[in-house]
Amino acid sequence: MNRAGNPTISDVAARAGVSVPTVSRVLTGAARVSPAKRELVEAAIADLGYRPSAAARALVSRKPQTIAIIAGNTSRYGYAETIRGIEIAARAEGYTVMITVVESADEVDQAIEATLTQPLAGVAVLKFDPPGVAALGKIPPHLPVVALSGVREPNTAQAVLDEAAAADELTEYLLGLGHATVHHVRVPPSRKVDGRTTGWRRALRRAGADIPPLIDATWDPKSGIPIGRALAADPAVTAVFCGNDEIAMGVMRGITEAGLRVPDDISVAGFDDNPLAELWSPPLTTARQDFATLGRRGFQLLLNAVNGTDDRRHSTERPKLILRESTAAPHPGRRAAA
Amino acid sequence: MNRAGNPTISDVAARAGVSVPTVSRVLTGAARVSPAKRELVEAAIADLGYRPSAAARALVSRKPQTIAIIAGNTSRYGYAETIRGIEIAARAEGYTVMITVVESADEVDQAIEATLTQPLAGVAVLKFDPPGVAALGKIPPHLPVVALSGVREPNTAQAVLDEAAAADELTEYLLGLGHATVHHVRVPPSRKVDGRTTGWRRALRRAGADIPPLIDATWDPKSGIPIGRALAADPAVTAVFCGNDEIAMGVMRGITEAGLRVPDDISVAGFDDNPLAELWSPPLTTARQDFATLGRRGFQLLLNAVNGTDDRRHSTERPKLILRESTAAPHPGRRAAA
DNA sequence: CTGAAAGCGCTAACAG
DNA sequence: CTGTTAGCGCTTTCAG
Repeated sequence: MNRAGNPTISDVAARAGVSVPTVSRVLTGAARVSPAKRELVEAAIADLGYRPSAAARALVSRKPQTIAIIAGNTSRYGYAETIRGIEIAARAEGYTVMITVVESADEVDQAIEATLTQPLAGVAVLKFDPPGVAALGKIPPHLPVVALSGVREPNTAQAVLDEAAAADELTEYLLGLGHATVHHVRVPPSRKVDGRTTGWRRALRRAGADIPPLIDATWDPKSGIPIGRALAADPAVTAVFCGNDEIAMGVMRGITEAGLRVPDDISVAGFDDNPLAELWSPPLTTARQDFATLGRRGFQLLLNAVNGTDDRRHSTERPKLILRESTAAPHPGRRAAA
Repeated sequence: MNRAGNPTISDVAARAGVSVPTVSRVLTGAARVSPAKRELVEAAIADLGYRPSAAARALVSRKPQTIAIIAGNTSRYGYAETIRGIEIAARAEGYTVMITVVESADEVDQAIEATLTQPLAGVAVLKFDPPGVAALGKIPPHLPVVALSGVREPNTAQAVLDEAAAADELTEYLLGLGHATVHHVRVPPSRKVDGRTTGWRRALRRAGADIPPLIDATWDPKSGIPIGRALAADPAVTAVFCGNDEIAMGVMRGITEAGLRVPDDISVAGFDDNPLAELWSPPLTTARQDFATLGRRGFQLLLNAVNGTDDRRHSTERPKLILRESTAAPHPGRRAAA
C-alpha cells in the first residue's frame, strides 16, 4: 500500500506468494509464467483491485502509452472531430490521450513545455492554424510527431485532407453551372498558402476566368454577414465559395439581409459539411471533410513512427463534393433587377 | 543523458558542479539555495535544455500535475466548450489535461481503467449523458472529483448550469406570448430526470396549462425533421421548446417542409445558444448556456478538493434567455388556414 | 545552506 | 519458468 492507499505490485506479489517480477510478467505478458502462478497472481490482482502505475512504468520501460494532441482550438467542428478520431484510434491501441490547447502563438512555449514534461510516446499536432504551425516547430527532434492537415511538411509524417483538390473541384462545378467567375471568402489561413485558396485560384486560372480579389473573414460565423452584404451590393458577384460552412451561413445571411436570394441571385458554397449544413435553408452545397478519418489516419502514422514500422509517412484523404440547393445556374438579368 | 537523449537532473547537477538534490531544490523551490549555486543551476538548465520528467516526479512526490476529463463526446458544442474552459483554467494553474472519451456505457470500465493508471491529481466528469453518469460511479473514492452539469450529486463537488430554471423561464415566456401550451422535444437525458424537462413541466403546471406528451429526439439534428413534420400536422401545436439548438433547427426544417412557417404558424425555441443560432432564419430564441464558464468553475472546485481548501463544493450558473425571431404570439386562425 | 543516502513502483537483465 | 539484483529520474529524509 502506498500513501494514496493504492495497492502496489509488491502487495500483489506478497498476496500471491510470488516475486515481484513474476507479477510484472503476467501484467506485461513479456515472458511465460506457469498457469498455476498466473492464476494466483490474477486472483490477487482482482482481490486487491490493483492497477499498475503508468508513471512508474513509463519511467523504467521508456515505452510511454500516452500521446499528446496539440491543437489551437477544441470546440470548432473540424478540430473536435479530428480529436475524436485520434482518441478512438489511440484507445483501441491502448494509448491514453492528452490534449494541449494553444490558442495563441505566444502561449506555444509554455504549453509545449508543460506537455513535454509528460512521458510521451508521440505527439499529434493539429496544424489548421498559426498556433499549430508554431507548435510543430517546437517539438524536440527525437519525439515521434505527426502533423494533421495544413500545408505539406517535408520532414514530418503527415495526414492531410486534400483541400486544394476539393476546392478546385467545387470551383469548377460552379463555373460549369455558368458563372463567369467565383468569389472566395477565406477563413484565416495557417500560413501564406492555403489549400482552399490555392485550389480555387487554380480552377479559375484553368478556365481562363477572372480572379477576383480575396476576401478575408475571421473564424466567427458572424463575420460573414457584412461580407455577404458587400457581395450583394456588387452586381458582378453571382457565385461565392466560402472557406467553411459557418462563414457560408453568415454570408448567406448577409446576402438575404440585403434583399437578394440564394441561390436565385447568388450561389453560395461552403466547405466541411458541418452537420447543420444539410439543415440550413437552403441546404448548403459543400465539400465534406472527413475529420474523424483524418484523426484515425494520423494516429496510425504516429504509431508507425513510434514503432519504427515506418513504411508510410503520408496519408491523403480527398474531400467529397456534396451538391445541395444553395448553388444553381446564374439567372441572367435577375441580379440587375434586384 | 537517458536513452531518449534527454538530459536528466544529474546531467544538470554535474554541469553546475552541485549535487542532484540542490538542483531539485531550485526546481521546486522547496528549500532555500544560495544565489550563487542557484544561478549556476539555472544556467546549466538553460544550456542543456533540461526539462524535468513528470513521470519521475509524480512517482516520488505524489503530487501529480495532471487532471483527467472524462466525457461522453468531444465534438458536440456544449462538451467542446466545457472542455475548453477546463483546459484554460487548468493550464493557468500549471496543470496538464488528459481527456478520455467514453462513447458508450460499455466502454466505461476499460476507459476508466486506462485513465486511472496515470498519476492524476483529480478527475472532472462531464455528466451530460449516461456514459458520463456511469463513469462518475467508477472513480475510486480517494481521488478528487468534480461533476460538471447534470443532475445534482449529493456527495460530489459539482458545477452546474441551472437548466431547470432556464427552461421554466423560457416556457413561461412562450405561455406569456399567448400560447395555450408548449410542446417539448427532449434530447437524450442523462438520467430519468432532466433539468430542461423538469423546468418545462413546472412552468406549464404553474400556469395551469396542458402538459402535452414528451417527444424524444436523438442527438442527431436530422432527427428533428420528422418530429417537425409530425408537429406541423397537429393543429394544437403552436409553440415548441427543443432540448437544444441543433434539434430546434431540425424541427424548424420539418415544419417548413410541411408548408408551415416559423414563427407565424408555430414558434420554436432552442437551448444552448449555439454560435449558429443567431444566423439561422429566423434567428433562434434560446437560452444561452455558458459552458466555458462552467468548465472554469468546475476546475476551481476540483482544485479546492485537491488542495483541501474545500470551502465551496457547488457552483450554479443560470442560463440567460436570448429572445430572437423564431418565437412570436400565436396568430389565431392562421394554423387552421394552413 | 548542502550533500549523502534512501526510496517511489515498476521492468530489465541476469542467473539459476 | 522464476527469483535476485539493478536501476529509471526524481524528491525526501537526514546529517552535517
